[in-house]
Amino acid sequence: MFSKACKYGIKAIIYIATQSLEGKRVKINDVVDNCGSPEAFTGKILGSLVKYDIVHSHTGPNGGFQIESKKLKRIKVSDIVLAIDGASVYNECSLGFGICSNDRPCPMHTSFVKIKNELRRTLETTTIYDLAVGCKNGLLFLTG
Amino acid sequence: MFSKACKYGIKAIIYIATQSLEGKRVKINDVVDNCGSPEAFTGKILGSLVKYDIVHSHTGPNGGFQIESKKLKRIKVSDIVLAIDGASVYNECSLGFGICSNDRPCPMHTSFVKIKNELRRTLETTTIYDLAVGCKNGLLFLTG
DNA sequence: ATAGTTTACGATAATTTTGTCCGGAATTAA
DNA sequence: TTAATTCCGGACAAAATTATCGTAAACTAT
Repeated sequence: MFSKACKYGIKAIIYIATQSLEGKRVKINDVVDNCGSPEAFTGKILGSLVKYDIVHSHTGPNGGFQIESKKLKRIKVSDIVLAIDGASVYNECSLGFGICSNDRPCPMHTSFVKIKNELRRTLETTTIYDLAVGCKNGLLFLTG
Repeated sequence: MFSKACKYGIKAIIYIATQSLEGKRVKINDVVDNCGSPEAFTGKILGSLVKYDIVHSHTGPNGGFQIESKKLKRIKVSDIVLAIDGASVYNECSLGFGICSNDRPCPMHTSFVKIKNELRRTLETTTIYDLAVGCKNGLLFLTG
């Protein structure tokens, strides 16, 4: 479904968000300790999410990653997926054809339109804020 | 969603099925010509689908691949996916955690249970026969 | 038997994805 | 200014996936 890079990215952002709720910046090693992800690789991924303006970074002592509190409710899971994996989850034909549409459907097209729309709707309506609050309340877990 | 290997496998089986409807065996080069897939790789994949008893193969002149007509309505897309990609599409946590359940859900768990169930239902109820007939009738397309 | 056809299979190669390492740049604080 | 901290970015390495090739094995028909 998602690449590993994307999964690491989502987890990292959710963890950073839980800390941003309390106004705290977090360092990369703190992030990966709490998500079970490889440090250097996660750093790269966060780097690209910084460029996509999803998260802020600061170098130096007391530096780290942080998400503006106003943004927490605006960032959707779909934003992260789009930044890392692109739109392929939604757009790409499930059998890999370049041309596949209602007019010229591949054998699986009709079935997958439905599933992909549901997936898109889910990703586009789930905010980082929702997930972070869930984690803080102990209802959702970032490790396993 | 699916690996390339799995996509090639599904396409190949559908094409073989369209020919099996008419009692014809098909050779590997015929398969890939009609699916746009790489020959040697597709051959490997079909080899493993033979072991999973999804398709039959015959060496020698007039050999090739064929699916028993009674089986056409019994083989589901899920059988092919299971044989090649395994159950990960349904089972695996979307964020990659080993432990992720209703009791201890990852942040995305609840959303994805729904989507994965829908996906499973779709794959388990779509038969190769349905897709092959659709292709024969010119309603569904195996290239693009 | 023999020649021709076709899949099976192991070795190998190319590509993509995942992951590491390290020096440099930015920042802070003393 | 200096030293410590932290992210950044490029080179590199490992692993997984995708893909090719050549030979062997199975089969058919003559």
